[in-house]
Amino acid sequence: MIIDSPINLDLTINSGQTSQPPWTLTDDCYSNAVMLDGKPTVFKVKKSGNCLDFNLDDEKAVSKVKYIFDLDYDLNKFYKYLDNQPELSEMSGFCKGLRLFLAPDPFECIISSICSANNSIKRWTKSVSDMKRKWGKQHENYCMFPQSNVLAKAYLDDEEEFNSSDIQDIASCENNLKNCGVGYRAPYMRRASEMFTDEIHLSEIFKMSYDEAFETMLEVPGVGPKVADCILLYGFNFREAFPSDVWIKRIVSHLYFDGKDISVAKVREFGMEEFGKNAGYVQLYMFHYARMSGLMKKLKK
DNA sequence: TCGCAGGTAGAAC
DNA sequence: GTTCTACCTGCG
Repeated sequence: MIIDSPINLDLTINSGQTSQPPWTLTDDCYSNAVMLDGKPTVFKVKKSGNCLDFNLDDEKAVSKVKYIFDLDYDLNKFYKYLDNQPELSEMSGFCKGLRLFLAPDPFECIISSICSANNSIKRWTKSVSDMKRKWGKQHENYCMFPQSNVLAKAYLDDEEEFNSSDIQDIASCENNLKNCGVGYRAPYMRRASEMFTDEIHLSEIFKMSYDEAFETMLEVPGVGPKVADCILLYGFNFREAFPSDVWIKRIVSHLYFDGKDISVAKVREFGMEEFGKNAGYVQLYMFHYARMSGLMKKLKK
């Protein structure tokens, strides 16, 4: 099935959005297993001129792939919006075809986002991939992300695993969260998994208002304002979220406040107020614009 | 070898 | 209410 929608797949998939690790690249084709009607299904996408070539035809699969890559979003309209504002007008040129990379599995996004806090893109993607290998069901060459009830039962570290199993040598313990390189986030992740197993239903979050969903997410251990906004944007498609970290703070401060130091909390409020429903996209574009234009290096000094 | 980077939790102001 | 510090890991 050819989907007529411009997208830069390489940029979108590798842009470090905390929905999930990048898909598998084979030749010029990106693939992953996605749950469809409760069954793992292999999705394959590749660029075909100005369109996207997708391996499946059935309506539900097409609708899902459109959701994941946000293909129904009108990028040209967004570029007009950017171009009309002096602070943002350079951005579209640096990020042509960049789209939201939304989570097929919101729970994976929650854990990925907790993992990403105070961490690098490279490290959290490796941790999430490790978790999939250790606890996820395998489908062909792919591993699904484990369900919350499975992760809720995972051991925290070597010691806990050693004491609770019949492994003879503590050095050979590897089925535990810390073994995935998540560090002190391990207990947050396990507690969060418990909460999403028997306290909070993912489907409820989708029905909430942004404010209600934000407050709900803050109840989850390891989730502060930045992580909550990443979860809401990439996991639940709340496009008014404006995830604000130190980089967004530096960029916003440079573009709008003459370089003056402002708190991350204020940056978040500013972004939501200023950009409304475009906030999520503006945040995504700001980050990559700063990266690619050299602004980031300048702001680091 | 060690200093550094990066959000959150919990404590202190 | 805002500000400070410890947390874990991989990188330079």
